[in-house]
Amino acid sequence: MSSQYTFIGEYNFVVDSKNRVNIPSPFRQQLKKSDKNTFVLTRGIDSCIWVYPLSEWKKIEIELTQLSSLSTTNRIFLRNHLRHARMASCDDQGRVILSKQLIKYAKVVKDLTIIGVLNKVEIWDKKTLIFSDKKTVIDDDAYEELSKKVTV
Amino acid sequence: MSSQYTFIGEYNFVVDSKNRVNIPSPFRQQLKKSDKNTFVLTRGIDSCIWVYPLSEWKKIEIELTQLSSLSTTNRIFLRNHLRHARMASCDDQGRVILSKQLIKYAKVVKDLTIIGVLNKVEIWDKKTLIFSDKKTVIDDDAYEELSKKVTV
DNA sequence: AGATAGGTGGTGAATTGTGGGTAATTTTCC
DNA sequence: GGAAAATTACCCACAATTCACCACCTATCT
Repeated sequence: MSSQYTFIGEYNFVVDSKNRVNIPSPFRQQLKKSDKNTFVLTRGIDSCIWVYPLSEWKKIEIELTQLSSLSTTNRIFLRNHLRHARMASCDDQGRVILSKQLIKYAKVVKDLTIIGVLNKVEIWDKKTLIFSDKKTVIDDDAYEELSKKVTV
Repeated sequence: MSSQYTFIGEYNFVVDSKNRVNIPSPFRQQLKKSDKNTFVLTRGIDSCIWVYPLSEWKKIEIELTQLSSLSTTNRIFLRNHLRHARMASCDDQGRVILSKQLIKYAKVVKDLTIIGVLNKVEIWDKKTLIFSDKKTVIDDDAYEELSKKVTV
């Protein structure tokens, strides 16, 4: 299944005193009507914020609704996965508001780096990303493993 | 079948001296006319309160009636799920009243954490949830498997 | 220069969460 | 059955937050 979005590139923005962040204009322009000018923001796996267009998030939801709440693992998973998510509509200037929880999680101070990752967008605190870049070394074996799945 | 509700996110509220709890505004706004401003509250499987929009509850009722009463599990599940269920309409401020039984069951004191879980809402006593988070042992493999499935 | 688009800062109005009061209703108890 | 007590429903009030705009600055292109 391929996404219809092509979020690529890196942008530097700031979060203002009201926790507003601009979504890069090239990303916003890709929104469809079904996105209703809205994104869903949630915790990324690394200390960043993942941003999905609404219609893209709906795909995830469809997967999630398959999970029966009778299973304990499912319940915990759903709870943890969803509790950090939040819908956010863009204002006239194309900004969304970050919740306090997400700001705390991603250690957001002021300067951000926003990265397009195909069907989703990552919002990083600038320093955290630099630190993460330095720390993260992908070893050769992992690359080897990846090469089997992706032909770059 | 996917739900038409998208209850996501986490909110901190308090229950007042009259056992009233506010339903987070983003959740209330999703109610349809057929919900008649009403939720159905019942025991969750964990020590929390499950809150369904009326129309969503009706769907569950239909599913439940299809469960055969010949199975012991089914009978117990049905009983536990139905006997504590209760309809509650929102007042003008968007609050519902918690019954004493539910308050006792969920060990509600004052500070609550309310979590949206797609088609239902969970009301937790704040401390109970934190405790539950710490205590809960999860099957890492199963969890990992779920994550893969929904991390698009 | 002017026009346009994109990013940032600010403001007033509207919404929201919480508390309280009072009348109606239900429950309890004698 | 009827009085007393508790519970519920329906209001109003208010502070804090949020939302929908407006304004401005900057860079780019014509």
